[in-house]
Formats: sequence, structure tokens, C-alpha cells
Amino acid sequence: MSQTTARIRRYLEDELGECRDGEVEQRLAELDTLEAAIGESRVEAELDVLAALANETRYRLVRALVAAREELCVCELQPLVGVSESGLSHALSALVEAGLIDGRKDGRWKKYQATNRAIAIVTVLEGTVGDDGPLDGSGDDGTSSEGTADE
Amino acid sequence: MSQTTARIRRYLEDELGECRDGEVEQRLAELDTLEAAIGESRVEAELDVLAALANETRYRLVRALVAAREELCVCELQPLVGVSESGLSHALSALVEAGLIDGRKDGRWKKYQATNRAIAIVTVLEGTVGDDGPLDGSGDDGTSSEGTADE
DNA sequence: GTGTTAATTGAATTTCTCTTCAAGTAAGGG
DNA sequence: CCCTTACTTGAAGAGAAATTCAATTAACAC
Repeated sequence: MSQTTARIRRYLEDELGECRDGEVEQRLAELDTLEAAIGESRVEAELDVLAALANETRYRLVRALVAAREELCVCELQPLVGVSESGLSHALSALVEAGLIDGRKDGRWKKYQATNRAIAIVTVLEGTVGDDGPLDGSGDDGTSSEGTADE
Repeated sequence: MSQTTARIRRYLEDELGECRDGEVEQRLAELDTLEAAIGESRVEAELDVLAALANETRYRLVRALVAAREELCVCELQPLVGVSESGLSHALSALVEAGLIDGRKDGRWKKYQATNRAIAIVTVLEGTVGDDGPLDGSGDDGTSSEGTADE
């Protein structure tokens, strides 16, 4: 049994009082359940999505595509981000991989649009961040009213 | 006028047909609106939250605290992650900074709990990812043409 | 066919991030 | 008081990621 578990045991005895040892064991079982409930592969998949979003270039692209509510050409996305043409392509590729946008070729142009997944996540972020979050800066433009999840 | 804009202009002429030049200008204005609607400071704040979540250690902590629906002691969180005591502390600190968890000292123990922000984001991620996501055990990225269009 | 435009891919560098080690603080216990 | 426990902080090395340059593919115009 790990050293960590020993500390938890002390904590539980401290918290629950020394009334009963059975409660400590029960609580330890609860914590095990909690750990198991998380689900390995699911966490990995969610982390892939988060990693794809956690970058200024990529997040701006997703934000724009969600706001646009329609597919946009790569050349239309270019001015929204501060990277090279190649950097833009890399970013779009990562977003497709994460299931946040879809791409479609149309002649010499390529068009991308946000997936429902992207819409849902951006909507929640717009809603929760800035609501009670640390809002520094001058942002007060009410753009957030835009974020309906479906239509 | 940037080179990028020239390409967009060609694209719009191509798409809209050469029916009218006025439409091209109108569309360019729309794209400017889209760009402005994003809001600098808001994007930064949202990126901070995403960056805090986009790490296995931190995301597992948030997941666990959301699932627990109550405050947990640091010692209870330790076995859930695969890092040192110090690494755990760094992770918790970053999550507090991002407004995803709250910390409270109770005697010699310190307890953390998920914020509403964390609950909302995790809930959406659970809902959108894994719905159509590739859930395999060991697979890495599975370049499979992930069914982007969910239902 | 050749040439141009739109976009992607791969490799390399730079930059940033995560984790750990070592030391430090705060709260109890003897 | 000293000592232990619980947790935090700071610095540094290892590792990963983001962007760019150069080369490539794909579609269209001529």
C-alpha cells in the first residue's frame, strides 16, 4: 500500500473522527470508484480535443468558423490569424483531426466549417468564461449573444 | 491591401460569379465584421482556460473534482494522477488560476472543489466527445475519416 | 503541353511547457 | 520548543509543440 494511501487514511481518520474504522474503508472504496469512473480512453479523446483548441491560431479559427455559421474558404480564414499560409494549413489539419472542423474541396478552393462539437464547446466557453471569470481588459462587446448551439 | 485580400477577392469573384462588384465589397465587409466580433481579451481568457485543461494531470484532477461533486483533499487527489507531490501542487495552482477549481485550507489539510466553470466545460466535453469519437483502447490517432458530421 | 494559383506536407529551429528536485512555509503533536 | 506532517514554491533539465522555409500536389487557364 502506497505512502499516499497512508496519508489519506490519516486524513480520513482526522475528518471522520475516530468513530469507526469501517467508514474509512468505505471512503477509500468510494475514492477508488471515483478513479475508475473516469475512463482512460475517454479522457484521452477529450484531451486531444482540448489540446487542439488550446492554441491561439487554432482557437481563433474555430471561433471564426463557429461565428460564421457557414463554411469559409482557406483564403478567408487567412487574415484572421497571424501565421503563414503553411502554418494556417497545419492548424486546419489539426482541427480536422480533432473533429472540430470539416474540410471540403471545391475546385481550386478548400472550404472548412465548424462541427457540432466545436459549436458546443465554443458556446460553453463563451458562456462560462467572462461570466464569473477574471475579466481584465476592455472586452465589453456583447458578441456572446451570438452563441446559440443550434439553429 | 495585402496579398491575402487579393486572393479573397479572386475567390469571391469566382464564387459569386461576376454578376456584380458590389457583392464582393459587401462580403469583404462581412468578413471584417466576423473578425471584429471575436474580441481580443475574451479570446485570451478562454485560451487560458483551455491551456489549463489541456494537460493530462490537470484534466484528470478537474474530471475527478467534477465527478466527486464535493471538495477533495490534496491527499485524496494524489493517487488519481501520476506526478509527484510537487507536480500535483503546481497543477492545482494552475487550475485555481484558470478559475476551474477553488481551494480552501482546513487545518493541516487543503481541500479543492470544482467551480461551475469546470462543471460546465467537462459536461460538454463528455457530451460531445465520445459521441462520435473513436473509442479504442490503444489506438493512437486512427487517421480514420472520423465521421465529422455527428448524426 | 506550360504556367500560375491554392493549398498541403515535411523538416528544422525556436520556443514554451511539464515534471522533478530541493528548499521553504504553515499547522499540529510530543 | 523541536519535530513531523501536509503542502507549496522556485529553478532547471527534458521533452513537446508552433511556426517557418522549401518543396510538392492539385486544379485551372492559356
